[in-house]
Amino acid sequence: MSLPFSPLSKLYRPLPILQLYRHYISPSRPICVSFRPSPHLQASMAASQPMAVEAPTLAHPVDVASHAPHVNVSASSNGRPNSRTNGARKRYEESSSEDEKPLAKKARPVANGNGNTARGAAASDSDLSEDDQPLAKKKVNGRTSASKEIRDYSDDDDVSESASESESDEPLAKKKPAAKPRSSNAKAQAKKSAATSSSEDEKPLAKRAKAAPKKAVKKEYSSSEEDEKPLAKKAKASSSKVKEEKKPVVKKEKKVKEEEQEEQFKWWEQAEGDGTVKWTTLVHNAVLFPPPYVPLPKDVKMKYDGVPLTLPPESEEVAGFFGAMLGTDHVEDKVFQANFFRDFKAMLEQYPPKEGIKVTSLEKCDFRPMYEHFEREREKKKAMSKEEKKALKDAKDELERPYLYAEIDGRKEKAGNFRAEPPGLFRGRGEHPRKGTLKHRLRPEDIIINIGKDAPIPKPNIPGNWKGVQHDNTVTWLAHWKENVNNQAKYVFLSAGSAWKGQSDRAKFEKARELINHVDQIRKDYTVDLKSKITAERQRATALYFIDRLALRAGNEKGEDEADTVGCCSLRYEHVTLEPPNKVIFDFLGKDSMRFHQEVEVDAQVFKNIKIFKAEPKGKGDDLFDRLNTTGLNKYLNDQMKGLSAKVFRTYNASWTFQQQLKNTPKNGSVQEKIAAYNTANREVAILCNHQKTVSKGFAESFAKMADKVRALKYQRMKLRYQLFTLEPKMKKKRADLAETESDMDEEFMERHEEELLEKALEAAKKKFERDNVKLEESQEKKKPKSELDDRLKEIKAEFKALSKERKTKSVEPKKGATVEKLLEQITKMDERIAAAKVQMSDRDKTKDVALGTSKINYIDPRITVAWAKKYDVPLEKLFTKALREKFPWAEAEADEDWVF
DNA sequence: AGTTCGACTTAGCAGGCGTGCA
DNA sequence: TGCACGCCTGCTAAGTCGAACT
Repeated sequence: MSLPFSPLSKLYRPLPILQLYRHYISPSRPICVSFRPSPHLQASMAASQPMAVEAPTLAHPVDVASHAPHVNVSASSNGRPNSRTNGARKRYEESSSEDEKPLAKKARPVANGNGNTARGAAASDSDLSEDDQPLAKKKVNGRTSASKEIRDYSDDDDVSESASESESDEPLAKKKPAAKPRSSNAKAQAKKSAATSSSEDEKPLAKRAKAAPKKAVKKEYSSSEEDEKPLAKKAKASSSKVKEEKKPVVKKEKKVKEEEQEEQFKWWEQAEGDGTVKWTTLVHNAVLFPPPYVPLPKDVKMKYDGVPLTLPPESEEVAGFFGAMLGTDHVEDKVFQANFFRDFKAMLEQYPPKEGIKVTSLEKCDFRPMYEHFEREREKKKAMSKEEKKALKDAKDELERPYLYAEIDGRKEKAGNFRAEPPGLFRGRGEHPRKGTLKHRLRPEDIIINIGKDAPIPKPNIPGNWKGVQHDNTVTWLAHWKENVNNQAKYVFLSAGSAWKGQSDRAKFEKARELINHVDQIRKDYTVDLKSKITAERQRATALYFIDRLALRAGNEKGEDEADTVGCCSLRYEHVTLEPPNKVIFDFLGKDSMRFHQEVEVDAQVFKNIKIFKAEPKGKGDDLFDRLNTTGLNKYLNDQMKGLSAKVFRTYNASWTFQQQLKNTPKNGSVQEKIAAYNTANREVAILCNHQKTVSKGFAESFAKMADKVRALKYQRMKLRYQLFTLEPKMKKKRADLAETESDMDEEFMERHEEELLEKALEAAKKKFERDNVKLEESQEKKKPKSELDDRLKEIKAEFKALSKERKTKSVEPKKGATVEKLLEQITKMDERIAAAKVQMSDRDKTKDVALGTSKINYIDPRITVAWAKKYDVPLEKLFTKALREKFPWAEAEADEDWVF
């Protein structure tokens, strides 16, 4: 939408980032009806956009094989298991080249239709007999031909034909038909029909009533039995037992402290249950609904074709959602616009403007009056006095208080996301086909709550009745609903610090630690399987190699109605490129549409395999691992080790890498230096897991500022050198190293710098003069005459003139008392400052697009941090935020300084 | 066996807030 | 003392994975 003259085009003027419109603007305003969207709103979605795949820009080759997390994590930063392309990353955003590059996915069905016969016929068996030959026309005709298409590798390394052989080489049964229209069609259809069957709402509990209670009852029995012989199982978990025995000493002191603060439930000291029954009593207030929509003041109206529209609250609210987003990228996004406008029009259909104007073009919509209103409101809010702000916050706290905690088996536990999600426009990430779609306002009738049988059923804070009330004690959620945009389930759970979350978190890390004992065998196995004659095995081994070495995610299949992102099993032909002799270039969009772009050197066999998996007749849009899916992979892993799945490798490798990296901590360093080492280790892990963040807006500027600071230091150093040489010309030869000019000290910078210094000096002198006079006045003395200041300013200017002269003559009059020794010392100090500033700079640069938090929260066993903190005597609060400490109390209790992952 | 569902973990974004610096 | 800036937190989207359903 680029109509330079349309009202909407005004939106595109750069606008300050705005705070998202919140729905709490004024709780005291009158209540207004909440709307219920018409069913047809949910209907058809705009066709998904084709997507362009950026051409890979490669950087930083990495030898994965030798730096894989488990192989060695060397002390040097080169030892990172992998490294990322600098700058090139970023979530994939709509690209203008879109049209030229058809959506891979989309292309598939077409390729499918055509490709079937063509490929099948073209690829004769004799085509393939070499190692580098492809698997024969795999998955060509989908199911029917599948078993016939299978080819085995007839000897260790080489692929050759033996079509008749191998029952065992069945492809994954289903094997998406050829270039696959994907199962998602069916899925989408099913979803659609489900959505249209409105009766769903009316008989909400039918299913649940059947399933849940039964489960619950069963579980309840087993739980009571469990209680009687609680330790039977425990005994098996010997390791944890040993730990428990050791502990009491350490704990006693701690206990006192903790109990003072608040009686905390120390679940990690309790016997473990069997994990199926989660609670016996459960009391809570479910969700807090946001206040109803408050119509805008009468004079705030969006315009259509220049005419102000008087909208009913229902449609005004939707207009406001868009209006509040002016200035963001979303507003300029075509898909976002289309989805929004479709839903907005539908809303207008039902709640038309008073003026009777038919809204047919988004370009004619001008939401700026709304935007400006929100801006004003925001300013007002900001300008409120402390008391007003506090009053507002108190009111909010009061409102939320009943929802903050749940009571579980008599214990108080903090609830997590108890606020019902307010309505708004769906902000899907990357190229999500539904971004911009209206997310409806939730009513009690949308929400199912899960609560104890004897617990009072909470009353919603807005009129209405819960969609359902169930008592399933095998699950941990308090409330749940389906959102309308993607028809996905949303849950209210307890907070991260709760026993439930803590227990499963700990179990996760224990599982990852268990992998330590199996990983050697697993690696051996997959290394052998890389040469397997059975394609499926070879693919599985290769995939596992990537999951293990590159920390790729499993990569489930995705539907057409989601952003096109992939993980290991769903990698497609175009996502990996081979560069002989042994380099593989990955370039794809992973979770959250974050780009994964790496060049890695792989084992020769892996390289060979990829070549085979990519061979004709495969092409763009085809699965790289056509005989593999996550279910199969995880089944295999589970056979290797109970409870093992692909994601465990990420946890294991992250924690393991972290622990290895921490060995670089300087034993005698300052706390700061130690923390720096800690953060470096953290960063390595974040890079391993490809955790990214957008570079902050002001980064370029602030980085340039830093660079200037470094240069200013160099400038000072230069002056010191000149003094030195003026004082003792012999030094020029003696210390030839000091005769060299500082790097990036060009004339232009120096001039600018000197001017800035002058400016500052003048300013400072003026201020000082004023201050002095104020003081004099206070003490009732005579003020200094203005002429004194003028003299001073002249003096300063003269001094600064000398600067440029000094620069040109490269000679500086030594300061009073200067000696060669003193100057040399000063220069050394300056060198240190420069070096430190440079380190800081490169650090900032390296970290600008790496998100450290995610790995800390989810992947790094917190006990590693606790142990490290104890060992190196670093206060834990410097490593963990309050929230993290609340999340990991068990780690603090459990890990002493000798603890190892 | 394939597909969908359910429950739970993992993820980046954006706004608020505290802090360090000029 | 004000203000930029970076960190923290809340929010909710987007994954994983096993079980249930068809």
